[in-house]
Amino acid sequence: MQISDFAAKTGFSEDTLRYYEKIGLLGPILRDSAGHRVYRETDLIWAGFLGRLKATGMPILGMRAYARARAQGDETVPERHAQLVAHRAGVVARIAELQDCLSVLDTKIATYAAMLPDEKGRKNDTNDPRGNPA
Amino acid sequence: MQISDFAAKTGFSEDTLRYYEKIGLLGPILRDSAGHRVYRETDLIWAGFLGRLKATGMPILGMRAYARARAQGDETVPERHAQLVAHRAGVVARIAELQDCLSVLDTKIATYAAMLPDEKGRKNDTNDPRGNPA
DNA sequence: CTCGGGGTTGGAGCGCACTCCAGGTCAAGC
DNA sequence: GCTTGACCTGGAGTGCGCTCCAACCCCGAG
Repeated sequence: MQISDFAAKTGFSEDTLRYYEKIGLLGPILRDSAGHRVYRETDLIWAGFLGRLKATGMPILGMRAYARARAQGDETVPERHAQLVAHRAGVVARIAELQDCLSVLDTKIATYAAMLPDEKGRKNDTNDPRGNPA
Repeated sequence: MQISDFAAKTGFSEDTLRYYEKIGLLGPILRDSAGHRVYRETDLIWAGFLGRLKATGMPILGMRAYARARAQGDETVPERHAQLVAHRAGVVARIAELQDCLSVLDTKIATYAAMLPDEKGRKNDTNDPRGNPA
């Protein structure tokens, strides 16, 4: 699989993929005779997991640490386990924070909804939105 | 209240408070005879809400739009309502994404836990962690 | 009257995570 | 044989959100 396909499948841009490889998050990636990158299924799986780490807010330094440990083999399983457990706690805290904020948001939205001129309690009557209320 | 107190209460740094004022997120803030900022309770409330918007990932441009609308008074209530509703949807989606990632993380953690050398199934026996298994 | 400890400003600098670009190589199709 | 287009490299540039800084001001204590 060439880089364009891999980019399409992972959602990372080609530039980002090359950047990730350069900083040691991805790879080493195989090359064909022309020096072009050749991605495999296993790269796809790893990139997918990286995407999860990224989506949960792990900074690149953290991902690098994880990737480096992973490259060292099974001896680093305890280390990686600990890192993921710590990261998991952060994610749980983040979810809690967001839920907390969500309730604040909902309160505010309800306040505004109550202040809106007239569009409450009107579920049907969708025709003629600017219509005369009578 | 002077800026140092306000910074302590809001969790924003003094630099950030001045920056937010400069870009129109905060203020106008009263000044005393020496030109020093004087913050009020209402500023505290607004800053708290801004903190929620920030915590939920609203970019500064979004917060500016909201702040600008807010400064225009009640005519912009529909606009602000719509903005918050849209933002709320983003937050809900983000929470869902995080929860999704969390389950991936949990699977991985479980896999690693099963690979750990010997520290599973040992809830008691916390003394002598390096002890002889016999 | 001096000193110190707050505060003020405008503007430069920073860290992160990309993103873009110039200039080059290679393989296939016409 | 030439063009086209996807890829390569190293390095510069970008956008966001601060963060830091120099130079200055003002007030109160000693």
